[in-house]
Parts: sequence; C-alpha cells; structure tokens
Amino acid sequence: MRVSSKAHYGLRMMTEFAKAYGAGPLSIAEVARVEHLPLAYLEQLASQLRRGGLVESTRGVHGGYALTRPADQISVLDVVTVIEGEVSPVECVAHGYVTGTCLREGECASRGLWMRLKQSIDAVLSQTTLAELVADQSLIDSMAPAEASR
Amino acid sequence: MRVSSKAHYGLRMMTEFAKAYGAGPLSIAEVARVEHLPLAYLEQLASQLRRGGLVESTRGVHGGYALTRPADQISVLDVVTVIEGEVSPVECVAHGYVTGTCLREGECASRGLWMRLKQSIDAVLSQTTLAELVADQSLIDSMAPAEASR
DNA sequence: ATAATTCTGACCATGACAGTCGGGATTCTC
DNA sequence: GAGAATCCCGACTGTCATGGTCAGAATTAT
Repeated sequence: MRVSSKAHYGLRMMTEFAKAYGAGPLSIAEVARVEHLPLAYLEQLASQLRRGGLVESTRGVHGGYALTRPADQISVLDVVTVIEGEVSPVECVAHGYVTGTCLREGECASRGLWMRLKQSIDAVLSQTTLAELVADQSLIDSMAPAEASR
Repeated sequence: MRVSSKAHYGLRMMTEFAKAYGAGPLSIAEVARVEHLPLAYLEQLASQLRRGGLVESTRGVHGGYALTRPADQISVLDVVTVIEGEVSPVECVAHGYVTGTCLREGECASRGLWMRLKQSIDAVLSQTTLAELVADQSLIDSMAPAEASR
C-alpha cells in the first residue's frame, strides 16, 4: 500500500515541468539539479511520461520536455498511472479484469471492499492536479524565507 | 498501490477464524483446505497474526487458532497492518516519522496530498470489519445455489 | 564541428514476495 | 506411553519489481 519512489520522482519532475509551462522546454538536467534526483534515472521516467502522452520532447541544444496540456488538466492520478500502471489494490478490481480469472469470484466477500478502496484512492489522486501542487509550493515558498533565515 | 497477496491471504484466513469464532479453535489445515491456500505459508502468516495479537493459538490435537476478540471488533486495517506494517503511501506520512528525515520537508508540496491519501485508505480499511465480510459472504452463499446449479 | 540534449537498450544490486522444507515442542487420544 | 495432530521456528529458494547506472546513438542549436 505505497506509492513507489519512482512515481514520486515522476510527480516531482512533472511539477517542475508544470512550473516551466509556457516558457519553452525544460531539460531533465535542470530537473535533476533543482530536485536533486539522479539524471540517468529521470531520463527513463521522462521517456515513460512521453510515451504516456503527458509530455512532449524537443531534442537538441535548447531541448527538453513540456507538458502536452495545461497543469490544471493533469491530475496526480494521470502521472501515477503512467508510471506505475493502473492503481488497483487487487487484480480482480482492475479495469481490464477478465471475468472468471479469479476462481473465487462468486463467493468472494472482499471484492466490494477492494472496489471501495480503489474508488477512494482514485478519487483522492484524480482530484489533485499539478496546478494545485505548484500553487501549494508557491505558498510554501512565500512563507519559507522568514523561517529559512536562521 | 496494491495490497500484497500475503495480506489478502491473511484476511481470508481471518474471515475463516471469524466464522469459527466461539466454536473452539480452527486449525490452519482446515483453513488451507477450504480456502485452497498453501498450508506451510499460512503457518507463517498465522504466527504473524498471533504476534500481532489478533488471534491466539492452542497446540495439540484439537488445537488451532481463534480470534482474541469478536469479529466486529477487528477491522481489515488491523489485519493488513499486522501483516504489511503500517499502510502509508510515502515514508514522510507514516506514524513514526521523525521530523527532519526528509530533506525536502519544508518545501514539499505533495505531503498534504499523501496525508489525504493515507487518511482515505485508512478510513476505508478501518470501516470494514471481519464481521461484515462474513455477513457479506453468507449473503452471497445464500444466493449462490440457484446460480451454481448449472 | 561541437556541445547540449533526448533516446534506447543493456546491465546490475538489493530486497520483497511467495513460497517450501525440516525438524522441534505440545497436547490430545488411545 | 505411543502416535497423531497440531502449532512453532528458522533456514532456504526462485522470481520479480525497484531503483538505479552506463554506453552509445540520434538530433538539433550555435
């Protein structure tokens, strides 16, 4: 019951892309720098995000990545799904589940529980967008200077 | 973002114990039989559940395991927690988290998100008790014969 | 040309998961 | 007391996901 740090990294990268949205592509070298994450690893994640359609890339000298749509139209669920695959506590409540695969199907009492759980998780993750994360961060940053001056 | 089958097995075993509650201990051999789960593996899980205080054991010929409290006082969260440890999407929202461990603490915008997520998951899992799972199962069983007669 | 980028595939170390196995300790039943 | 049914425990194992690293190719601005 945890989010992989892979997905977490991906999300952090996406918030950086969100901040840079509209100002040309942002390189992962830059992301690695400000987020203190391993560059080679980010490369992989960025590729996944691109294949998932969340970002588009520009190669060459002033290249980098940019969101394919505004930050308020990309939810955390979108990001997590692209990186970790569908979030589903057990196989039998996944979207692509084929009826009959689970032998216990008929007599399974906990399926309802898992479905409620999945819905609950999906709800939280889909309600939060990258735009909100960025806004929260700005808020935090604006308070930070006072505290950081020790 | 998934529940291990280990925890799932544990839960299934617990519902069997719940059904047998009040009628003496239930052996894991019996559980393995009706749930079609590997006995040797269940032994390990049962030990964990005992160490976690959810069941108590009786050795010897008519031995087995029994819940330490009524099924309506044991939540799914209790079971999952004993087997998988605290359910927490990321380290920094875990119960025993030591402030300062995460370098980004101050400027982390997603922490609020993870806390909401954890709360949401905990809520779903703690609201469902073993008693309810058993009740659901009885309901299913009472409908099943008609359908099973094909 | 060269430097900055993305892109790709291969590689690797570690640990969790999902078991299996062997034998010991306890307790009921005969 | 012998045996059988149990729980108990530690060690072992194979497979897979995670969290990376690395080398080099392709692309593009300067």
